[in-house]
Amino acid sequence: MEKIVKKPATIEDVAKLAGVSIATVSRALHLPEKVSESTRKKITAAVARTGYRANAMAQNLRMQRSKMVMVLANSISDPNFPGILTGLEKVANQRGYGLLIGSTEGKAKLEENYVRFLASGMTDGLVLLTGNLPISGLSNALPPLVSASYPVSHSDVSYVGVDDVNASKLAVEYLLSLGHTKVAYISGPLGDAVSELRHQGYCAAMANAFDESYFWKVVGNGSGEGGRAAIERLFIKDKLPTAFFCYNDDTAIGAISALQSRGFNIPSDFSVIGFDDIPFASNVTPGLTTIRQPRKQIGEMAMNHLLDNLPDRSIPIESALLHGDLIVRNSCSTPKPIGYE
Amino acid sequence: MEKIVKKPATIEDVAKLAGVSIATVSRALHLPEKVSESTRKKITAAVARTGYRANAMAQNLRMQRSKMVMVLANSISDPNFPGILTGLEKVANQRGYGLLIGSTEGKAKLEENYVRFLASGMTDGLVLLTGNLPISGLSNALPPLVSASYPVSHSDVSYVGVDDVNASKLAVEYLLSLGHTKVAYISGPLGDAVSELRHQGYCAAMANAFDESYFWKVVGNGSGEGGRAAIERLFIKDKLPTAFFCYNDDTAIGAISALQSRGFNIPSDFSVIGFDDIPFASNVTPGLTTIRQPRKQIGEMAMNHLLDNLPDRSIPIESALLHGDLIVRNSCSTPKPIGYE
DNA sequence: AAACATGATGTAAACGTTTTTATTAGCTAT
DNA sequence: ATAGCTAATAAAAACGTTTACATCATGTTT
Repeated sequence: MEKIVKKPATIEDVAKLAGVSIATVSRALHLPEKVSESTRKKITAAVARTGYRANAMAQNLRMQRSKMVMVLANSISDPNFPGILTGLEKVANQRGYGLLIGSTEGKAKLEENYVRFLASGMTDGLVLLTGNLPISGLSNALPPLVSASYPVSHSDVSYVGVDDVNASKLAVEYLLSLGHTKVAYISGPLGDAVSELRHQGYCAAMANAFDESYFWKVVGNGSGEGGRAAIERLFIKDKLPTAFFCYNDDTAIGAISALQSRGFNIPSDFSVIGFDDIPFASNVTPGLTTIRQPRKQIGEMAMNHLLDNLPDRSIPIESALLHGDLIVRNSCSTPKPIGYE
Repeated sequence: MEKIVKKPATIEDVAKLAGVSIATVSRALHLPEKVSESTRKKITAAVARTGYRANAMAQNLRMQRSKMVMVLANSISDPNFPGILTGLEKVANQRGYGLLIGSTEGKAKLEENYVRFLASGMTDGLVLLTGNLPISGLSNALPPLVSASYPVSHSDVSYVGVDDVNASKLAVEYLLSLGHTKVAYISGPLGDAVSELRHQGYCAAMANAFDESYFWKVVGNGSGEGGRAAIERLFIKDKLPTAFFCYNDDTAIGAISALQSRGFNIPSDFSVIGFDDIPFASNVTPGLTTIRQPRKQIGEMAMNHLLDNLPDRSIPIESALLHGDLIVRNSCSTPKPIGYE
């Protein structure tokens, strides 16, 4: 049995069949009003008969673009990634762009590969979810870019993400409104920009109610294990807070698990609030009270901002901070009356 | 302040600077042994001075390939997706390919967009995670493809995924080994091919121990809500199983939650086992006993199979069924002694 | 009736590569 | 000395488009 690989029809095949020049075919396809009714018909017929589909690579070369955008993330398994990607993907598709994804896993070598890809002109734009500009000699060859979800520090690039400070403030204010006075912040990794912002929100909320002597920070690392470890370290001291505002949901879930292991009940013994509203926040026991990141919306806005400004290859620096909603579930309650411990 | 957009250097710039023809530059870059030591040096110097990077689009057009692969999924939020994607991405990157992602959300219109993309020659290959060949007039214009994770029924395409039948058998055998005799299967959506396979595994395990009158199937829909609803429906009858083998972890988590709401303890009152080992399976209470899908490995194998066979644009039909490990956590135990209910 | 605008089409250049083919110079073998 | 071989390079074709420019009727203005 022969393997028949019939080559796809080219614009020339169509032109020949319709008895016109390739220029006319191209015009009939892109500027139909510039071509007479009769030839237009001949051409559409020829297109149908040949099954012609324009070769995207030839178009891209000629038009000096690629209709592709790369999204570079640290990890595909980041619980925020699918939601943001969904938003990015939706508008990219809508607007006729393809979405290339790259995951650096924090490794310089992998990052280098992607930078090479970017510098080769295969992408019209870049969405950075890593929080860092690629460190590379080729960084001047990068396409226009926008950062999302994790801000790029010390650098002039547009950013769209949740308003970490105000959303954190909202979370802490909620704890305060329940009557808590001893509220601790379990941070993310030291030096993490987002953790810093969320800490700022925490401080802002606390400052409205107390003086600085009430502020309380425990360091975590952004993972469930980090949350767990933070709790363990805390129990060495004799003073304990009654509520925890955690850097993210993973941390919160780890903290809850550590507290439960020690025999405490959440929320009656301790209140814990997270940040992100990852998909599983509603499936843990107790349901996690948290701040919702508008992931899909972040993705949509970032992609729109990027694509809006691609034609002139320059992205005006405009950051959008989106509101994060408080999602109340069952991991927070009023503090235990004093003396009941 | 002027906006200086200096165009990237082309091969011609390099050639001029080195005082050779563009052909020689191209050779120096790809077949260095074919070019004399002295000119090679001149050329490398010129490349460095100009910052030349080959234009990928021109290369691709000339070489009639794109060095890109598309992965088409139903939903980016599928809990199995990130793991598979991680594997796909890893080998694609390793082997110099870019990864385009597309999510159909089950909508024909979106799928059509992607098929257009594929048919335009922008991709050298396709990894199908949808379980269906795209329904489209252009389907003959699709690039070589491989399916993964969800088999494509009634069609000759290579498939790599977990061995659903045997892995399910393993799960059910584990329940039987604990002493259960009344084991029910909570299925996925009716007609779902994977659900069917997992049911087969269930039946195979049961058949070794009992006759068919012991077989027990409750229909779910693959979601947590489906698992919950299945339990509720079950409680209308007077007969109950002591253990549940669930189509997937989402279903299992829903089922557990419904049982807990009714005041039952898992695993002492009922044992529940899932399938997939999604990232949160270890974070629910009790920790979910389940079958692990080797997601990353599935992705790696699928991509390798695809890329291995791209040069001749034909994919030999070879399916790989990977072993799924039993992950024992805390959602299963021996059944309650009779009379203790 | 000459000049000119208009509309439809064709011609050819351009996008930036790779690769086939041709050209040259320097050797080797006769 | 001449034919033939080799190594190194150059020239040119090809990949499949889009688009600036040229051409040529046809109809309109003077």
